[in-house]
Amino acid sequence: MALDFARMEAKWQDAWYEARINESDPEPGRAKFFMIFAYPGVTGYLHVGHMRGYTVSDAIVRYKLMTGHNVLFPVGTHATGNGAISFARRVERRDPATVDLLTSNGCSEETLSRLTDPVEVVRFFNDVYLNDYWKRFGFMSDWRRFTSTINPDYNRFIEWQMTKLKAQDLLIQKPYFAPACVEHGPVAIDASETDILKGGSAEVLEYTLLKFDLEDGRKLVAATLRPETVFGLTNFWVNPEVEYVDAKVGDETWVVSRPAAEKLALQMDAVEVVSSADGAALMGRRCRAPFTGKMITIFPSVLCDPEVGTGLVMSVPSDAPVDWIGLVELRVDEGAKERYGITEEMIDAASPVPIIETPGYGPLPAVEVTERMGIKSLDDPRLEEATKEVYKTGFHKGVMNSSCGEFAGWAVEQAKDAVREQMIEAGAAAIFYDLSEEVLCRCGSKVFVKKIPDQWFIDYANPRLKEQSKDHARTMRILPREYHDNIQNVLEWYRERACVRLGNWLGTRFPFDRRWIVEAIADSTLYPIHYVLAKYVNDGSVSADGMTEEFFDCVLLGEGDFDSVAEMTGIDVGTLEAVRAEFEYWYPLDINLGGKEHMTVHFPVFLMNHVGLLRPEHWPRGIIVNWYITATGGKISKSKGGAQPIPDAAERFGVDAMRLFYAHIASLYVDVAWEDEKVESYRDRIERIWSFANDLVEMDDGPPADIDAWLRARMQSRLAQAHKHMEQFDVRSYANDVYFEMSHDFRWYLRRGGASKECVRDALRVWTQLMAPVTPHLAEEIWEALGMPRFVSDSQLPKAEVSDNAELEEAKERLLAALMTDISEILKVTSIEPSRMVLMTAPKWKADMLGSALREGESGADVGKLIREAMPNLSPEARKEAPAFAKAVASDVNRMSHEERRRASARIDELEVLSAAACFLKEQFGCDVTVFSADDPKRTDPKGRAKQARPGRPAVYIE
RNA sequence: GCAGGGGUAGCCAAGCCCGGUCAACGGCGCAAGGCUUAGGACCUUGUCCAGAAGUGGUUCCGCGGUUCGAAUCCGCGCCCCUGCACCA
Repeated sequence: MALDFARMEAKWQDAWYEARINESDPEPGRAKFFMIFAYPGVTGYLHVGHMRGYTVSDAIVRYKLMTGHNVLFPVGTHATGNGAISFARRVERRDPATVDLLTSNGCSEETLSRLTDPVEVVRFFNDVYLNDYWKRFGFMSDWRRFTSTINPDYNRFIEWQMTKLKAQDLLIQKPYFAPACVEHGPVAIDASETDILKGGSAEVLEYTLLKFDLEDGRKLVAATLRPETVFGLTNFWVNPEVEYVDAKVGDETWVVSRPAAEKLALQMDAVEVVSSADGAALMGRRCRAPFTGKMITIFPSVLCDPEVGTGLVMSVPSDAPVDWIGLVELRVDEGAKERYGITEEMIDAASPVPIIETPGYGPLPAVEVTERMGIKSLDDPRLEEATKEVYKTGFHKGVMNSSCGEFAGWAVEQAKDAVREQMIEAGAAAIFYDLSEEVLCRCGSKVFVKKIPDQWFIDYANPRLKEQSKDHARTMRILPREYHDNIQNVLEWYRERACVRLGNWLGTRFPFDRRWIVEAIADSTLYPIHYVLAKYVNDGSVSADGMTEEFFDCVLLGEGDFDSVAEMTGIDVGTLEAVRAEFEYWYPLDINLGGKEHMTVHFPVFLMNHVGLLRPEHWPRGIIVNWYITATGGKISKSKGGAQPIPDAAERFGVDAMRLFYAHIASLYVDVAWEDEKVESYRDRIERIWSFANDLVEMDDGPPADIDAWLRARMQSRLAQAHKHMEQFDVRSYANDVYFEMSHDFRWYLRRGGASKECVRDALRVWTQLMAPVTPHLAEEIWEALGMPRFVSDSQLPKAEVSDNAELEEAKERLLAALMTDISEILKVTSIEPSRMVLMTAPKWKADMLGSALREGESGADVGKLIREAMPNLSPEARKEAPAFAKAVASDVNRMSHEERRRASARIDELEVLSAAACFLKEQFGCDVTVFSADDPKRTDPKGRAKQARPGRPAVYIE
C-alpha cells in the first residue's frame, strides 16, 4: 500500500486546523509552554535549509502538547530593513534573475506588477511563508497570532519599547562613523550586497592620522594602522606624480591627497581645501615626526595611492617590508635620486631602527623576511604576504624594545592604543576611518565613511544591565551547552549599539526624532510579547490607535488602573484585563530557537532588552541555537542560487521525510549538507514503517506468549527514554530511538513468536504517539488505521511505568540476544555446520557469588570473603573452581559502572529462560538444542565446557 | 579584529561536559543468507586485523602527561571551520 504523501499531508492539515487544535488560549492552572523560532526576514523565498530549525521547534512543541502542556507557538515575519525594498526595485527594473525566480515559483504577471511596491512584497511573502512553508509542514502554530514588523500595531509596540529604553537611560547619543552614500545616506556593507553594487567584503579600517611638521608650518598627514611604530620612523613617502592639496582643518593646514581631503570633510568639522600642493616640490625636504620629534627626510614613492588613507605614508623599514624594499630600490634608482635631489647621506640616515622584539626574528624583521623570501622589488607580489607575516607576529607577540621610551617592554598590542591616545591628546594625531576596498552604492556612486554626529545607541555597555543579563543567562536553559558558557563572553563584550538609522528603510519611525527608522536588530528583541497582543489586534478588539504608552504600561508592566487606561485608549476594560491576563499567563517565553548567526547579535539583545525593560519573572527561560543545512558545495545562498524551493522539495520527498531528515540526520549543533539521496532514504524509512504498521494492524490474533510481557516492558522503557530525550530537547536521539530502534523491538517480538493482537495494538499505539512530534502526518495515518478517534496529535503520551518486573523481562531477552551473539561468533570462527548444541547455564553457587559481590556495592568486593562465604555449601568439584571464579567476579564487579551493576543484579532463572527459548534457538540455528544447568550430572559435555558457564553467559557446546 | 567550534572506522555522524556499559549508537554504502518465478523491495547477519570456540591484537589528527584505566581530562603542535562588525 503506497503512500500518497501530498494527499495525506493535506488531509491531516485541513483536519487539524479545522478542529483548531493548533490554537491556544490561556487556561489558568494548566502548565503552559511558549516557544518561538526567530522570525525570518522578508527578503525573498526561503530554502530547504531554513526549515530545519522551524521543524525542530514544531517537534518540540508537538511533544509538549502531547504531555499536557498548553502550548503557544506563534509565527511572524521580520520585514524591517531594506530586503523588501531592494526586492521591489529588482522587480521594478525587471531584473531577469528576480523575474525568473518569481515566475518559476508560479507567480502571475499580475502579481509581478504589484511587487514593485515594497509593502506588497512583504504582503506577498507573508503569504508564501505562512501557506507554502509553515502550514505546508503542518506546524502546530496558532495562525491567529501572525504578525509582521511593518504592521501599525507592531510600530506602536516598538515606539513603546524605545520610549521605555529612554526612560531607563538606556538610550544614548554620540557620534558614529558609518559607511554612507553621499546621495542615499547610510548603506550596509555585507557579503550579500543588498545595499550596494560592489565591495561586499570591504571592512571599515580605523587609521591613526599622524601629523608631521614641515618647516613652513604645514603638516604632512600620514595614515597608519600601526601608530606604535612611530619610534622606528626613518623617512616619509610622498608620491611625486600625485596632486596633493593644502586643506584647512581647524586652525591647521594639512597636506593630503585630494580624495583624502574629501573623505576627511565627511568625518571632521571645517575641512576646507585651500590650494593645490605639488608632491614633487616636497622631495628631499625634511619634516618633524610627531611624538619623538625626530627630523626625517621626504622620499619619492609611486606606491602612495591617493585613494588609500591620506595618500601619504610614513616609513618604518624595520617592520614594514614595503618601506624597506622602497629604500633598497631608491638607493639604486639614480634617475630618481638626481631628479629629486636625494643624496646617499640622506638614504644612509634612513637606515632601519630596531623597535620591536619579535619572537622568531632578529631586530629587523622586515629586512629579514624580504631577504629570506628573496624579494628585491616593489613589484614583487609576495610583498603582501611578507607584510602580513611580519605584522601578524609583530603585533600579537612582539614587545616594544628599549628605544621606545616609556613604552619599552610593553606588548605591541597594548602599546598601540596607549601611543595613539597620547598622541591624540597631544594634538599630534587624529582618527580617520576608511574602507579597505572600493564600495559602490546601488546608485553607482562611491560609498565613504561618514560621521553621524548625533547617532542614537542602545547602551548595552550599561554595567547594571550587563551584570543582570549575565546572571540571568546562567540560570537559563541554553543549548548547546557551549553557547550557554560562551554567551557570558558575548554579553561581556557587548558595547553600545546603533539602534536607529537614516535612509529609506521599512520599519518603525524613531519616536524622539521621526527622521530616523528603528534599526532591524533593535526592533526584534521583545517581539515574543507581540504575538500575545497580535491575537487581539487581528480579531479587531484592539486597534493600533489604542496602543498608547499607557496601554502597554498597563498590560505589560501592570501600571495604571484599567478604568483610566480604558478611557484614554478607547479599549474596553474587559479587553484590557484579558490582554494583561494573557500576557501574564504566557510569559515568560520558554524557548527562543534561532540559527547560529544570532549568537552574537539577536540572542544577546533579546535577552538584554527583556532584562532591561520587564520584571524578572518575565525574563526568558531558554535559547536553542541551530546550525545550518548547507548545500554540498557550501552555504545555501539565496543570491547564489542552488536553493531548492520548499514546496518543490515537499512535493518530491514528502513533508514527513523532510521532517525526519531534519530531526535525525545529525545533532542540531553541526552543519549538515543537504543531499537528495539522504532525504530519499528517510522517505523509504517512512514508507517501510507505514507498511510495517499496516501489517501489524492487520495481523491475525494468536495466543498469548511469554514474549508479550517483554514487548510491554520494552515499550515502557522506550517511553521512558523518549521522555528523557525530549525533556532535554535532544530531538536527534529521540528520533533515533523511535524510527530505528523501535521497529527492531516489534520485529524481535514477532520473531520470538509473539502473536497477541492486543499486545501489538497497545504497543503500536504508543509507537504511533511517539512518532507524532516528528512525522505527524504518518502518525495520524497509522492512528486512523488503528481505529483510534480524533487525532494522535492532541492525544496524551502516557508516562512511562518501568516496574521491576519489566526489568526482568528485558533482562531475559538480553540474555538470549547475548547468547545468540556468542553462538554466531563461534559458528563464524569454526565454520561448523551445527547439528547439535548444548547450552549449560551457570550453577546456582556462581549466581549467588555474583549476587553477594554486587551487594558489596561501590565499596568493592573482596575475593577472600566471597570464597569463605561460598565454601561450606559447595560440592567437591565446585570447590576446585571457586577461587578462580571468585577472583574473576570480584574484578569484574569492581570495574562495573552503575548501569552495569543494575543490569547484572536482575536475577533471572536462566535455565528456565533458555529451556523456554530452546525451540526458538533450534529454529534460528537449524539444529537440535538442549539446555542443562552446568552442574547437572545428566548434561552432555564431551569437551568440558561446562565450567565456562557464568551468570549471564551460559557455556556452549556445539558439534 | 572580537567571540567561538571542530578533526571518530569507506562516507555521513553519535559519544567527549559527568574517564570504565566503547571495536565505539544510528544511517548510507558494501557482503552473505532468507523471502521471491526473477529483479527490486523487505527481513536477518556481517562489515579494523587475526582466529577451527565465544578470544586476542591494534584504533578515535600527532606528541607528551594524569590515572589501576582515556575517544573522553591536562599540556604542546599540526590542520580545518563558523558567527559577528547598523544584511537579518
